[in-house]
Amino acid sequence: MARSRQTKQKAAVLAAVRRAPHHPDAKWVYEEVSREIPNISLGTVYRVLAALSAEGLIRECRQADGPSLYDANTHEHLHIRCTRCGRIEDVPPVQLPDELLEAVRKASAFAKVEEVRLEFGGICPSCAGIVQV
Amino acid sequence: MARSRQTKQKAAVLAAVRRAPHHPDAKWVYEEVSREIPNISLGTVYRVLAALSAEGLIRECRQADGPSLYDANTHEHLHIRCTRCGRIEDVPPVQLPDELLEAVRKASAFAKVEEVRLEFGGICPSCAGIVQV
DNA sequence: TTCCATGCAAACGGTTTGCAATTCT
DNA sequence: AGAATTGCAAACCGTTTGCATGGAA
Repeated sequence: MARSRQTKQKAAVLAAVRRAPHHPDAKWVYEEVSREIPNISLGTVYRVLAALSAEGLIRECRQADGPSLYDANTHEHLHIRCTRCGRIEDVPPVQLPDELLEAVRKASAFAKVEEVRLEFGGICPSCAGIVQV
Repeated sequence: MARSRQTKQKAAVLAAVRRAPHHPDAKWVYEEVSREIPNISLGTVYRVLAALSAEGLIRECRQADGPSLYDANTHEHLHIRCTRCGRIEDVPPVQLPDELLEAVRKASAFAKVEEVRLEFGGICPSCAGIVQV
């Protein structure tokens, strides 16, 4: 059933995501890993990131605008996104009241609400400090 | 200060979005309007959709995967998305408890939580009826 | 007559993929 | 040996843009 192999690319990508100062995108990871493995390709970075996500070692945060960001924090948590620079920061999970979900289920024709996607937005400290509106 | 002009393309695009059975994407609108205005271009559809959004006549729902969907419902509301077919349906807005937002603000370094992005997922009735897991 | 809107096609950004060569196991 | 993984480059998809033409005001 085709075991996944251990390669230096995979190790380097995982290490890069883990040491990233913020949730990095594929390009950042690529540039970072390139210093170690100069001829690694972007395609490989994407494939490895997908593999690591599938194995549950990292999480992919797909964004409506801009590239996917990768998150080495595998604990349950939510995200707050800077509306200026797009940076994403972790926040602890919150529990939505059950009656709220029940209201949504009733209002829709859907039999069950299986997913709740909750994300926050604001201005991150560094954007707030540097730019004025 | 450069008024926006009235064109048949604009009228046709707005009408198409309004009569769409589900929140349509640009391609659907393009195909629909093409029956009326055979030589309309996809680029124009995108430009008109953007203009209508800016004027507040429709809303654009950017999606992390898949194309933007356009929504003729300008009342405040939320969305539930079918995890199978990607269709989006409207649900009434819900109010998150203030103390929940306050908790998020405190947990993050952000000074203010300005946006709350809340979206639900499930299996839509027609997918539920046709496919079994 | 002005200048915004259109059609066309090329470019874009992020991501995926086909293929032959490589490298784990 | 054999299969998974890599590097490379081309393709992909949704969307945007530059430019010359057309049409609303």
